Amino acid sequence: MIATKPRVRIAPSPTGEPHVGTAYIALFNYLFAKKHGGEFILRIEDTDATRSTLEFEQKVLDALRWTGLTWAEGPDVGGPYGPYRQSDRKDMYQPYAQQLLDKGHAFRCFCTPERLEQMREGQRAAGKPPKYDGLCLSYTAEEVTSRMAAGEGSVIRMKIPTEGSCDFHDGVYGDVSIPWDSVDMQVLIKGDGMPTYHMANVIDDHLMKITHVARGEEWLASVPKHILLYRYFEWEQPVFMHLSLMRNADKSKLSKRKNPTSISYYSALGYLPEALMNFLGLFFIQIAEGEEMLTMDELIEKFDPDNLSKAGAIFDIQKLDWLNGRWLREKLSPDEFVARVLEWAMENSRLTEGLKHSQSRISKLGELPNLAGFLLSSDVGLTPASFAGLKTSPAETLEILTTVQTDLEKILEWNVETIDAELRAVADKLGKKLRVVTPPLFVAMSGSSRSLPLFDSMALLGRSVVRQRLKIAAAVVASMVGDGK
RNA sequence: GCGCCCUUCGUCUAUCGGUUAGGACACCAGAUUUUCAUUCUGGGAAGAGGGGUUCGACUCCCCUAGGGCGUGCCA
Repeated sequence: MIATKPRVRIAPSPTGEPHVGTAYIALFNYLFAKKHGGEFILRIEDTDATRSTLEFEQKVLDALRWTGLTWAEGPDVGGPYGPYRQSDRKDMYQPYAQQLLDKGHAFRCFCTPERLEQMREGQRAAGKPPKYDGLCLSYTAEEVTSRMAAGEGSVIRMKIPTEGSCDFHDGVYGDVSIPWDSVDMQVLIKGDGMPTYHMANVIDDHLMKITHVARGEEWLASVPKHILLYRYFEWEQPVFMHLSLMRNADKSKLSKRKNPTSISYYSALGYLPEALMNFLGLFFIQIAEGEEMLTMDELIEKFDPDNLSKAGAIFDIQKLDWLNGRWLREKLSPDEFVARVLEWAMENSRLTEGLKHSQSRISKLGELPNLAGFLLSSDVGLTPASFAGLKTSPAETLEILTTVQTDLEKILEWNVETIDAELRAVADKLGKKLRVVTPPLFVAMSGSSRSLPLFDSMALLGRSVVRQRLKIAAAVVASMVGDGK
């Protein structure tokens, strides 16, 4: 047990769909807090103004709520250390940056992105590690002032020791030693005045009295920068715990290109949050033999953060399916089951909206399952035969599907209008009429050429399900091209 | 390239110097079941390679190989 009550956090960044990796880290923090009677809080890390959106923030919040994890403090519920959204804290970081500047721990850098890119390119070509070359380190105070007065843009970078190494203890990895010369002079305050993750994260964790920082392994190499900041500020540093990343089947970091990674995908397909949490929790519990179906309370009880695997585990959907099936049939009463099914079908109003779109297209209600069932189906059963009736050749169909696949990723806000606009843009780009581009998409989404309005259907299905169906469709059609059919 | 890290069945893992290397998912076979699913029983399936240390290594050390992450005015 830990002497003082720990305070831990999940700090997602709203730059995309809520990721199962976020749920995985959130669950660890939640279990850690509950195990030790501590506090679990939520902070939104939206310092990337160009990629963060309110839509994604809402989705992240919704998804985390869906998991059943509850936070004591956060942008939605408030708390004594707010605001809990970093963009709302923007002004709080300036004095700390100034302090670093004053103490000589940081410096203004006027290098343009173009110069930096050139510099790194040169370093790479010379077989050297890309690293800031320290050009702006040598400016005198007068030079800095005059450059700033002249309106030159600048960022603030932190200074890094040139010798020795940063030795620290990680709660999962044990003793780690990283040489300082492999650490770059990290930008702390960006040109737009926003702090970078490294800066905001350290300041906020300190201000919010976070005692344990548990996050993905991808951050391990950044720990020296963070530790250095704690030292510069003369603050006590939290305990770091880096969790191994979940992997794709090929062992690379779980990514949406290779796997459905969105929490909303799993809820849309009808996984129970209890089962997903159970599945993720198994990575934090060492079960030699015995029951693997565990409730949240049982997960908390068996949680063992001192004995974690450092090797990344492959996200095994088959095991998730097995667990979810057991939850469905063993943990729910028949009445509860029915209630959960209804709740699931109504998620984001997809059933009611689907029915409304069906009204004008049927002569008997019994046609509804075939017509609108694809909105709920976890698998629309695409085969080469599904695409055989199209007027476009397999090669053309494939081109349409893959173009739509990549271009749809560019949409910032996901709704009927933006989908409409993007698909029209794709048609233009391919030099085809919209009515040529859409038929393959009808099939990809619904498994049939007769279905509900495409744009509405895609909006209802959601980005993650659409992405997965396009991927499956592209694979099926690619096999047709390969066969020369 | 450089830095850090990882390596037991296909997958998730147990083992913390002495085990017929155990369990679970998946797979295969059989039984139960009006069908199917469930359930039950059984089966195949693993210590990356090479050196040490030791009476004895999956377990400790070194090297090699393979893999991952990082190397951004992204988080």
